[in-house]
Amino acid sequence: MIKQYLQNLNSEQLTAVEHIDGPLLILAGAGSGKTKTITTRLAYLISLGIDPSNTLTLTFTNKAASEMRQRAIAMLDFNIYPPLLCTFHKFGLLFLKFHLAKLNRSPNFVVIDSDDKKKIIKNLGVSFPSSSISHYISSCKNSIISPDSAKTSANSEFEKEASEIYIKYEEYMIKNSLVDFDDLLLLPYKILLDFDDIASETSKKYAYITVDEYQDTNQLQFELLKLLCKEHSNICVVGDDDQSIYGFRGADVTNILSFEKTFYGAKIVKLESNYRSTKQILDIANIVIANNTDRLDKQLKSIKGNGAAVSSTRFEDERAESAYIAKEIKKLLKNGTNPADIAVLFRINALSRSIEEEFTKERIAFKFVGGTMFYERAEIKDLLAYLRLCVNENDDFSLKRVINRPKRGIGKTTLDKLETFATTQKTQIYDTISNPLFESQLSSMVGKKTFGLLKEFTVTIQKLQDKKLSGMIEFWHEIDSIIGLKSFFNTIGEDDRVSNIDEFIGMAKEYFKTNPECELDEFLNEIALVSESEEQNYGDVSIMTIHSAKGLEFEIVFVVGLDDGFFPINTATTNIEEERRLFYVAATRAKTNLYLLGAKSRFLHGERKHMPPSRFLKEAGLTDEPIAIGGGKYTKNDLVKHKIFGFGRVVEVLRKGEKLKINFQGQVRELLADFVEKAV
DNA sequence: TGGGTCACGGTTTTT
DNA sequence: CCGTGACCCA
Repeated sequence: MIKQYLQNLNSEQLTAVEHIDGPLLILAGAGSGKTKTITTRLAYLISLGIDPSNTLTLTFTNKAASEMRQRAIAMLDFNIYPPLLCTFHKFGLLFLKFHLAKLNRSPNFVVIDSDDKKKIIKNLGVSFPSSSISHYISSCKNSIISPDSAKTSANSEFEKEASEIYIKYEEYMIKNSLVDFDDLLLLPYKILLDFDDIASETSKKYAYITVDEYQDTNQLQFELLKLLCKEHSNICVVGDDDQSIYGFRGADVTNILSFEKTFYGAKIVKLESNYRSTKQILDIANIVIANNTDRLDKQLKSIKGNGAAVSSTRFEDERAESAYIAKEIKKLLKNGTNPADIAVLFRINALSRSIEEEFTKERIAFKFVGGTMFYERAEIKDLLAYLRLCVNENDDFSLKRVINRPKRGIGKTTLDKLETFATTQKTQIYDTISNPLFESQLSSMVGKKTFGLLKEFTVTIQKLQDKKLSGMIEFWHEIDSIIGLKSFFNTIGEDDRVSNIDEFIGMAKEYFKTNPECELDEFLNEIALVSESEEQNYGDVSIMTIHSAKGLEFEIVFVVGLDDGFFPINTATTNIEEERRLFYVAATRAKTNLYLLGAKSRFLHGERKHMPPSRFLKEAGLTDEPIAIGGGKYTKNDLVKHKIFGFGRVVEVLRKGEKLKINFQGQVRELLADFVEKAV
C-alpha cells in the first residue's frame, strides 16, 4: 500500500523519503509538499519494519502534530501502536513525568503558563516590568544559562536585578513544584546531560528522530536534539531558512544554516517545486527574499501556470485601504468565491482595526484568527485555579487568584496578612486557615467576619474535592454549582465569559468520557500545552497576523500595511532580514491572487502618521515612489538619543547614513538611523 | 474593600 | 486612541 504513496512523490521528495540512516536536512520551500514528504517518510520507515515506538517526531504546534499523525497513520493499511508524534514541550512533559525525580524535584509538578510566570515574578518585587524580566529569564533558559552565571555576567542595572529575580524565581518554582514552559525543555536537557545511562537509553529508544520547522529551533532545543542523538545520527530535520520568523522568541536560524557542520555527513535534499502559487506570485517572493544574505540558496519553481499579476496599490489612508478590500471581496463573493479561501494579513494587530470596522459595516463575515487564546481567558484561568486547588489546596498561587472570585469580600489587605502569617508559620495559606490551632489568632488578625468568609472558601474547595471522589463525570456536572462562577459573570453582564465556561466544561466532560482513567492533575498539565479551542466559523474570511498565517494557504491574499515603519516595522530591535522573511511568508500564502496594499497615512497611538512605501515594494519592483532612509543626516560624533538605550555618540556612519554605529555609555551598537533622533 | 481617576505606553507568539 | 496598572479616597 505504501508503494502507491511513494508514486505520488516527485523525485526530490522520493529521495528524502527513502533516506533512512544518517542525518538528513530537507530544505522545503513554501508550498513544496513538506508535510506530505515527512509523513510519507514516517509511514515508509514503519512499513520497512521499524517499530513505531522507536520513532520520535517533534513539532512546534499541536495543530501540526495532529495533522501529521493523521496523515501518517492514514497511509498505513495495518493497525499500529501510534508513533510518538508531538510538540517539543509535550515530549518534555512526558519525559519529566518519568525522570524529574532524578533532579530531586517532585514528579507531581504543575505546568504554569507565561501569565502565571509574570505574576510570580511581580510578587517577587521588581522595579523593571515583569514582562521584561520574564523574557530575560526565558532567554537565559533557552540559552542554557544558569541563574548563577547569569548573575556573574550581569552588566546593566536591569541585568543585575533580572538575574537576582531569576535566582529567587527558580527557588519559588522548586518550592511550589511548578514548572514553566522553558523548563519542559531545560530540565530534560539537564537530566540527559547529567545521567549518561538515561541519555543512552533514551537515545536508543528513539532511534529515528524527525523535527519539523527546524528553522524555528532555539539553542536549547538544538542541544536537546544532540543529546537525543547520542547513540545514533538518524535525525531528519525539515525546514525553510527563509521562513524563520520567530527570532524574537529565541529561534536561531544558524541551527539550520549550519546543520551540515553539526551533523557531519548530512544529506541535503531541496524541495523547490512549489505546488501552491502561480509564477507571478513566486517571482515577487523570490526577488524580495534574494536581498537576504544569511540564507541557503534555494529558488521556488512554480508548477502552476503564470497566473494573474500581483496587484499593488497605495491608498490615501487606512480607510480607503479597507474600503477597497471590502469592495474587492464583495466582488469575489458575488462570483462564487468561498470566503474561507480569502485572507487579510498584517504585520501588527493594530492594523486590523479599520479592516474589522469596514467588514462589519459592509456585512462581510470574518474570523479573527489567533486572538486571545482560549485558556488564557480570565474566566477559564479562574476555573483552572479551582481545579489546581482541588488537586493541591496548598497551591498559594492559585488560591490568591480565586479567593475573591466570585467576590467574597476578601481583599488585598486580608491576603497580605494571611501570606505573612503563613510565611512565619512556615506553611501555606490554606493550611493556616483550616488549622484549628491558628483559629483564634487569625480571627483577631483579620476580624471575625472576614475569618468566616475565609472558612467559607475552604468549604468550597472541600466540596470540590469531595465531588472529585465521586468520579469525573459527576464532578464536571456539579462544578459550577459549587463555585458559582457563571452566576457571578452573569450578574456583571459578561455573558461571553459564561459561554466560555460552558464550552470549557463541555470540553472537559468530553475529555473524561474518552479518557475515563485520566486523573485531574494529568488533565491540567495536558491542557496547559494546548492553546486553542476548536476552530469555529468555517466559511468566513480570515483576518490575522502574518505570524499566525504561517503554514496556511489561501486562494486570495490581501497583505495590508506595506508602509515603511509598519512593515518592515521600525523599532530598536528590528531585524530587517527577518522582516523580509516575514514578507516572503506572507506572499507565499497566496495560491492565485496576491494584493500588496499600503496607505500614505495611518492613525496610530492617537496621531496621524505619514509614511513612505515599504522597501519591500521597491525590492519587488512595485513602486516608483521614493522610500524612506534619509541619507547624510548624521555624521561622526553626533550626539543622538534612543528610546531605550538613552544618549549615545555616533562612532561610524554605515550604508550611506542608513545605519549607525553608536556608543551608548560604553556599549557599541549598530542601529538603523531611523530609530534614533538627534540630541542637541 | 473596591470604585474612580490618571498616567503611561503601545511588535510579532507557541508552549 | 484605548487598555492596563497604580494610587487615592469613601
